Amino acid sequence: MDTTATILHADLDAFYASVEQLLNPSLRGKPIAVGGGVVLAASYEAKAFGVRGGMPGRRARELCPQLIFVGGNFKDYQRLGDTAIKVLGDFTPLVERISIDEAFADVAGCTHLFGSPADIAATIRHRVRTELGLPISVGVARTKHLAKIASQVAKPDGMVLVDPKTELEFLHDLPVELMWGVGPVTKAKLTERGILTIGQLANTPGRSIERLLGTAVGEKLSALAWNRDPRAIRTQHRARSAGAQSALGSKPAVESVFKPALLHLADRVASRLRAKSLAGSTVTVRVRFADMRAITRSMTLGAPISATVMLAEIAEELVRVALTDHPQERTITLLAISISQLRKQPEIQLDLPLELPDEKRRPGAKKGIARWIADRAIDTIRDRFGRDAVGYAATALDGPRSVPDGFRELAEKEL
DNA sequence: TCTGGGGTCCTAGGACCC
DNA sequence: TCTGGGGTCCTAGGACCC
Repeated sequence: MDTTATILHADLDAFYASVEQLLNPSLRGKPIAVGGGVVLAASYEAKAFGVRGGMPGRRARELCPQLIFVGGNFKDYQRLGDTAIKVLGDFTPLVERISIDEAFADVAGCTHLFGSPADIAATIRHRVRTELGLPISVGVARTKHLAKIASQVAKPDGMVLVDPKTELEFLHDLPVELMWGVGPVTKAKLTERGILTIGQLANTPGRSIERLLGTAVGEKLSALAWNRDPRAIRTQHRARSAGAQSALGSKPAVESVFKPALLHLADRVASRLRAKSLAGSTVTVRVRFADMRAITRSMTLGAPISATVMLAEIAEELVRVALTDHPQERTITLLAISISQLRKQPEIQLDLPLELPDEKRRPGAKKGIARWIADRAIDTIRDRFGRDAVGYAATALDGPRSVPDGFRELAEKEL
């Protein structure tokens, strides 16, 4: 077994909020939240009041009346996030980025050049601070899981090295929710059994944990609690699905509402697929009702698709099925489209619409070629003049958007 | 004026095949 | 008049992560 701690986990602190405080010095030292209807990020000054990401803006204001809301400078988040992660790349090519503000790196192969992993971590922190003006915390350990936990413990603006000789001592005093894979539901189940720390979890019989949480989760958490984490750094990721969703407020569950909304979502998803020469064959829709319960309906096609209108029509049919199954629901609050079973689809897309299994039911399917050509034309115009230059007339959204498009684009993973 | 948006993985039942 | 057993895919739901 590798006995040296060479895995780094670097995590920018309160990232969006820190960028805002960097760009606007008058915000420094003050409780700020990025977002509006919902808090996308909170500064440490705001976190001290209990403000958290994902929280409704109104709730945040209740907790912290002097909270300052700032609009998001999404281009700057992307730019500064990219620049910070590139600093890791100056030490090793073995960098695994897991979000806009977070990455793993394995520095085993470059210590002869740059010093110990702890030295490298210190240099990274110093460079990000001086060159970008942003705080970043780094965990250094023998495994990814431990490095990730270490960076959380190091926050804000710190560095923690987990000595391979004392890993379990470090791990076992920490609360279970610091483990990767323990969210609110699992934490509640563990708490009910009196299991609050990772050490207590480790010392509970595996069979008992698996009964409580299911086989897969139980096995995974037991392994993590004993620090058996075999995951390697993965520099390449291939997306398995692509999707888009939109919270609607409260809207009647009728076609005149869901049809234009689905066209808009299909447009977002399909144009992203085409930009990467991808197509997918399983279409899933999600419908959320007034009480926040959500249902999904999906369909697997005989051939992958990437045409906007094709995707929109299939999604409409699935939403109709979903609503027919729940006739008592009169109000919908969210619609989502996701497409999976993605495949590379270079130039042969012209053939695809003709192969659709439901062609018989829909004699107009031959329009597929015309649609595909129209999609490509729209993609081209957007490439030159921007996303809003041209689109489907029916997709114009009424009312304010809950989240700016800039944030949507940030959240999109590379396909 | 309740509760964003983009993803991954797991489970369980049923269909279908050999 | 009894009803195997393994494998794979599809569908729906749910937990979790950033």
